[in-house]
Amino acid sequence: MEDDTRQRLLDTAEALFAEHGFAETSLRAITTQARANLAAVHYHFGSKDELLRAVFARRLKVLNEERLARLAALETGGPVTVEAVLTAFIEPSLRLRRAGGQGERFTRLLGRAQIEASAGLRDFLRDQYAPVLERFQQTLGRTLPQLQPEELRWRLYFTLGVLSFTYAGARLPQIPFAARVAGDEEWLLRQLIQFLAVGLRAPPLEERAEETA
Amino acid sequence: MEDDTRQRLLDTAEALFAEHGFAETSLRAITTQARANLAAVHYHFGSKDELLRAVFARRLKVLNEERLARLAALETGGPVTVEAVLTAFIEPSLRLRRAGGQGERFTRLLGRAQIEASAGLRDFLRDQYAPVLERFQQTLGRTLPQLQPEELRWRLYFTLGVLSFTYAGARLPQIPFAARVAGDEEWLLRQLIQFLAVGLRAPPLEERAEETA
DNA sequence: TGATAATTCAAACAAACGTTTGAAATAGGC
DNA sequence: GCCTATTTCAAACGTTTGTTTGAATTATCA
Repeated sequence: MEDDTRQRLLDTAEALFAEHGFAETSLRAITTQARANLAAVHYHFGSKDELLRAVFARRLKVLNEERLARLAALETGGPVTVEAVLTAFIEPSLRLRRAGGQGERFTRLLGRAQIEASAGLRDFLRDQYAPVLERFQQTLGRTLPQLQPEELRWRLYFTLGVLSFTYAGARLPQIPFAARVAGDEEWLLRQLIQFLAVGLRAPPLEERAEETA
Repeated sequence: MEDDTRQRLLDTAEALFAEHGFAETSLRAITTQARANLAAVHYHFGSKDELLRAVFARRLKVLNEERLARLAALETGGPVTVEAVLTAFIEPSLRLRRAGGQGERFTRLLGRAQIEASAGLRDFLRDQYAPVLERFQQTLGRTLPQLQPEELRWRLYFTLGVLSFTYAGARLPQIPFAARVAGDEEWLLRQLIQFLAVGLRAPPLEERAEETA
């Protein structure tokens, strides 16, 4: 039992933030469930905001490093397909879900954050995401040279929308979400790739390509 | 100036909820900006939760009715294309943005709600959305008979993910969102349709591997 | 105009919030 | 063993929250 309290606080905060949102989760709820004292949050992290940032930092660092590593490995080989780039981006995060309860909770939180993040957290997430997105955009631009940069950016935007929505686990009447996805990430990954790859590869709208058939 | 206070409260709540989220917006912030008394919310609506539901109900009713009307009009004609179905679903909401400030704020709130809605609001939204989604799913299923129902449901799920993300106006480093989209809904609509239609039409995946326990 | 209903208002409520404090308990090095 | 630094703890802090109250004001209509 050395630094155990810190880890328990991170795990519990991750779970509760993902489930109920940041503002709706009180420090008392976190410390109670983590079997820690209320003041422990301020002792170990300084404030509620910094606790949230710590939750993100802990996982985003390894997640984005793995994404960049996969992309780099990809580019040492021959020509790069859209599917391969998508897989390099998606699979590391999807594997977090497969890994079990804690990782899945984080992906839920991550999906939520893309939409409901406050101004302060947004800057933090932007700093974490910017280099990764930029690299993927470069690589995709080379694979899809027929797209204007702005058009490519928007399709990348739609792609992240699908991922955020799916990770957040947004409930829709038609889809018994948890039942379907739990334990079947392989199938979900293939569905995601199939849907997104053809979207990214769709003929450009802008008036530059009239010879495509 | 009879029912004016009620309308001002709805408008202001819509704007603030969309901008900062439900929990982060206090009734005092709403009533101050709406130039109303704090108790006016409880007089006109009963509680903060019911105020939020009233904000949704006011617009969702006409929005979903228009969607269903367009879909019905579509089916009186000949064979239905994926693009036409998507347009019937998207354009009514996108026109809300074009209509001006208030409508655009609502679409932001709507996009947010799909992800961060609490259990109570989720039931409310499900009741509002269920019949519409079911109808669109039926029509799309007839247009895309090669898809298994489950596969179609998931592609519809991805589609709503793109829309929610875009409506919420999720900020990404690469995209100066407000600058591009404001006043250019026509272009955004075409980009959305282009991206989503090919995704929905993508060839189905082969039979998936056996279940995992 | 006068009675009645609808609406607004200032003030207060208890509860929950994030944060701070200072003392008690524990751990590690010598 | 003692000394020191780290960690935990109960208690309280001042705000802010949604909600309630009862009187004052305004509108409605015979």
